[in-house]
Amino acid sequence: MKQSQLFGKTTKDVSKDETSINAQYLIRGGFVDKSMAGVYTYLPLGKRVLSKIENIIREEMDAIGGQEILMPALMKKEDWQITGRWDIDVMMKVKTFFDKEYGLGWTHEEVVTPLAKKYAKSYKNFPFSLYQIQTKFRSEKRAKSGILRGREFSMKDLYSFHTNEKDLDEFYDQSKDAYFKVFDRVGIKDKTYLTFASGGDFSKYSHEFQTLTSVGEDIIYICDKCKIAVNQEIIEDLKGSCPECGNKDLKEEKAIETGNIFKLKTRFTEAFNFKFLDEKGKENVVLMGCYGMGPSRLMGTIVELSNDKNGIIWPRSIAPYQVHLVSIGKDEKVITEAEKMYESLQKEKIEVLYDDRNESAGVKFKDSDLIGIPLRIVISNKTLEKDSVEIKRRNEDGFELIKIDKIMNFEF
RNA sequence: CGGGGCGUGGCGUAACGGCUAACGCACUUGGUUUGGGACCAAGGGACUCCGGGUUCGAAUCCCGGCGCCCCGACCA
Repeated sequence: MKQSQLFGKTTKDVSKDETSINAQYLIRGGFVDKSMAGVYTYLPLGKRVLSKIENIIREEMDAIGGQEILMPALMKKEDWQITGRWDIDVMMKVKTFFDKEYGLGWTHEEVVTPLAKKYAKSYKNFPFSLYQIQTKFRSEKRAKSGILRGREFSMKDLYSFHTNEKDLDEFYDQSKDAYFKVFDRVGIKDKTYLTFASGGDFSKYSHEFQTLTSVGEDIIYICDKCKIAVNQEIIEDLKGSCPECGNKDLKEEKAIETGNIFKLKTRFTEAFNFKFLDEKGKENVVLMGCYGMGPSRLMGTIVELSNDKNGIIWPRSIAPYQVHLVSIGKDEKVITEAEKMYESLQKEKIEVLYDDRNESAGVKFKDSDLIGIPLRIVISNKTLEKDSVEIKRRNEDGFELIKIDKIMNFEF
């Protein structure tokens, strides 16, 4: 992509109201545009990052047998009434001209349960799991911290269906591993803890995935021995000790919830009377689990964790482009070499953003740091004197010169 | 939803109740520049959030609404 053609632009100034790092850098870098409080447009750069995160999640959900579907965002009022969740404050409701009401999905048990019931009648159909990556709507009383807590946001929600508890437990554990694989691949595994949290109406505990960050909204207590944590909301119930080893020497930290898994058991299957026939032809209630993770919140969290005073430092796996090719000056020789390299990189299927703009070196470097692509290649008169280009990694200080005719041998 | 702060070109800000609402960035045109947010010149762009009120006169004061940010509460 040529940067001169890229929709969206970087900016030096952003409202002083926006105090969170992710809001500052994502807006300044031209990744997102705020439409209203808690509602954002993802511009081309931001959309690329979001899609990459979604694809990583997709791969890991597929790997544990999840099958991707896409459910509606507009949902039947009657189904919400069946589960008693129609009048809940986070629900956004829409009304037609003729006063017919619908709910906007803030979770999808009310769609997925009747759906699963329609297609799975026999024990032979179980277990199975369905997921989607979709926009969720929540009437947050207070949207905050850029894309970390919005009223409309991207969410992966997976639902699993089982004939017995052992099977549910096994899948539940697999999902934990899958979640950590995602956190590993997007570069925040070291800061993410499996966290015991309240189970709501459904079970004793649920598990959250809490990622340490100062903008976090949760307080968690970490057990360094077990590498797990406890959410503040249940620390009293546990008398301040680790639920695994009983250790009382827990470390208090601020964190943000980047995932949540839940054994719903029969909470929704009972409401929708979802039963299966077992080997003996006897009816049993289906057991269910749900597993959520927000790609847009992950994106914001990663920015919060991976930046410096000049801008974002994207991990390779989710960077909008792998290489930022920057030409300095408008000497014909420089332009020609830069164009040539742009074409070669594209031919090699290396994702490259080419800053072909007629801007000063300073502007280009500042923008490059702000956008945060992992690898920068600079071509200028200075480098061409040595038949070279300069290569610099965003997360390192130094740079190296590489001969132009060797560049395609470089490990990108 | 409670508390606090704030609404002025796209963005950041300025303007005592009183001239044609000013400046910087961004944008357009021409020229000079090009290794860390360059320079010169000439331009375009505003019902000062909305509605009402006070006043000879309101961006400025008062009332109401809406919006935005922060803190708190809430958050399967």
